[in-house]
Amino acid sequence: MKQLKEALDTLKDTGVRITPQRHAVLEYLINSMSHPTADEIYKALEGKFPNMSVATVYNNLRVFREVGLVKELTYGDASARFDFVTTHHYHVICENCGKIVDFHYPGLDEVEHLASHVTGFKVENHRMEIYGSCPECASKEVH
Amino acid sequence: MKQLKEALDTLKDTGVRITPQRHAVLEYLINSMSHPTADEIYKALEGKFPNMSVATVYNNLRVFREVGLVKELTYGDASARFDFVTTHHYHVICENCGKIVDFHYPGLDEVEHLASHVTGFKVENHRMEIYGSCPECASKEVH
DNA sequence: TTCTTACATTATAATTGTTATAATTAATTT
DNA sequence: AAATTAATTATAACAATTATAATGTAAGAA
Repeated sequence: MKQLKEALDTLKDTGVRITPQRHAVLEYLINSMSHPTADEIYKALEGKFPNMSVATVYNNLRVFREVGLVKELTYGDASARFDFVTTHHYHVICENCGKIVDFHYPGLDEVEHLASHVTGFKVENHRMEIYGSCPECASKEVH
Repeated sequence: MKQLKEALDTLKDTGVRITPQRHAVLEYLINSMSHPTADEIYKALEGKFPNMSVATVYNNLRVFREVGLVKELTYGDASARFDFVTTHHYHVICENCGKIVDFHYPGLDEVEHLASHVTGFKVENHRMEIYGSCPECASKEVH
């Protein structure tokens, strides 16, 4: 609940209106510990907001991203997934069922420094994903 | 040239037919040191193969990916980019102009091990991208 | 070689995720 | 409350990719 309150404060501070739809999308993102797609959010809120447009979901996710509340994750060819930003973390992804698990790892700043040094880029950030099979899928695989 | 030859051998070994189109796509991927999109490849080979279909490009890129010759890179919302696999490396990407520079970093196996340990996943591989501004774009930015 | 079968390519249509547009509605400022 | 600004809706457009069906091509069997 604290997260939601803080997020709403962030919106207020940046002059973004807090509409019922935005509230609902944010709340869903925070509560669902998964990393939903825009369509999943849309479908999940269909009950509460029968008239809400998909465009609204996309629009608001973009707004949240611009404000820094939400990260857009784009894997493979499927649709983008959205992650409420808490602390910096990485994702471990099951190539079989698509499950995404958060994973913390401290020391990758060094990589940024080295990359900056080698390429001359002004490095801002990085992302990393680890791929494999989740325990459930791994146990089902043929050996 | 050696790379192309080896790639063709790989195709032969895996029973994939080497058609003129496949040869051309592979050659283009290897020679262009960039990371072209399917459409760029399509347009680049238009001269040589006026009748080639976009589907052929996509089909063959998929075949190459399945055989392990090519990696598909999917960033943001733009179109996928394709990278001929040589040695394992990471990408440094300019958020302004989209330029992609290769970058080597040895010690990220440890991350895989830790991830596996913490999440119980059977980890297969990982990817990492570093984002920032390339020297050219950085120098143009307002300070 | 010719026949047969399996695979590739082509052209086109369909699909999917996302964005743009215009009209309507709601919220904030004056 | 009136005026202004922003948000939502419904719909159309778009772009990247994939599926489909027809045609073409190559490799192995007869």
